[in-house]
Amino acid sequence: MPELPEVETVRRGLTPVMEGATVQRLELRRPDLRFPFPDQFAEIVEGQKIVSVGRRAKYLLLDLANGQAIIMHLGMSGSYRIEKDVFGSTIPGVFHHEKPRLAAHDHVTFHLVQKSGETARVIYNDPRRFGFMLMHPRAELDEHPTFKNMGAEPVGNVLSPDVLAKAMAGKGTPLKSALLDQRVIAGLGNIYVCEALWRSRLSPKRKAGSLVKQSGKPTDRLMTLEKHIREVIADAIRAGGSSLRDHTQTDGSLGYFQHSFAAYDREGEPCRHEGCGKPIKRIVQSGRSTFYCASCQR
DNA sequence: CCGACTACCTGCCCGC
DNA sequence: TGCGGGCAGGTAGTCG
Repeated sequence: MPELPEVETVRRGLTPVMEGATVQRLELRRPDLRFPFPDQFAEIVEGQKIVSVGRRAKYLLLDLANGQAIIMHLGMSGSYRIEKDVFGSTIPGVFHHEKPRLAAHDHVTFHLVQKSGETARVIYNDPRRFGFMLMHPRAELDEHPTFKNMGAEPVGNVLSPDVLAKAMAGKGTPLKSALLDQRVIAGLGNIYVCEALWRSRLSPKRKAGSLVKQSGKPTDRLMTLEKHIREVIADAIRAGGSSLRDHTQTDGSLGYFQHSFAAYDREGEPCRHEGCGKPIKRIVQSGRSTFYCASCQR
């Protein structure tokens, strides 16, 4: 589910509730998600103030006042839900008659006390449990195995045609696979790779190295691809992320980018490039679906 | 080192 | 209506 735009949307939804709040209690309903929770996880987190809610690639980062960062990944099916005690919540116990509405697969609850004194709960739900939570000192995050070899962010000033050229030079791997590789570029997933390639009219089967000149400089096609990657990510963030099936934003509403997919999940439907209209094909590359137009993507 | 493949887990959708 | 198979946004480990 969640690629960079979805994670960024979640980050923006969580920030007003979590930033500056103190974790009164961290409730873990099972010992693990995809991996075991960190040792002493609840003990270390409880009582800590959340200094900021950040993001790197598809990871959410909670900076704690004690210098630790909680690293959270949503896997394929993870989502967060906010429950806020709006009325008279400065009086503890007022809502004791209301049973917490726990749903299936609610694995983690952050019980928060905000600066205003209001209480809120942030609940992590993940049916498939491919998500995970790790902890690492904030100052050494870049050294963590997860981030050590991670590629450039497609937002901001980090990604550039030169950076992509360097990462793809000499690669015989299909362009599709290269773009999914988080060491090449961080945060792209199956949907936005398909969309960026369609916008760039580039075949997912082309060798990644074919977009780099002998000199190591990016070709014009790679410049175009870099531009479209940035644009498709920016468009999706602006739309509040896409949402397939089970993905919801923290306020429970659906993302709308899904309505504007040009290639992803459109097998058999007409290509939307001006004057094309040929059916979108679905192929499998390294075990995952690729959607593209064989007529205009070369 | 690289690239291909598999495992992890539940839910949904489709065809029979 | 029920059941089995295939598929799903991601990552990490193994194997050649």
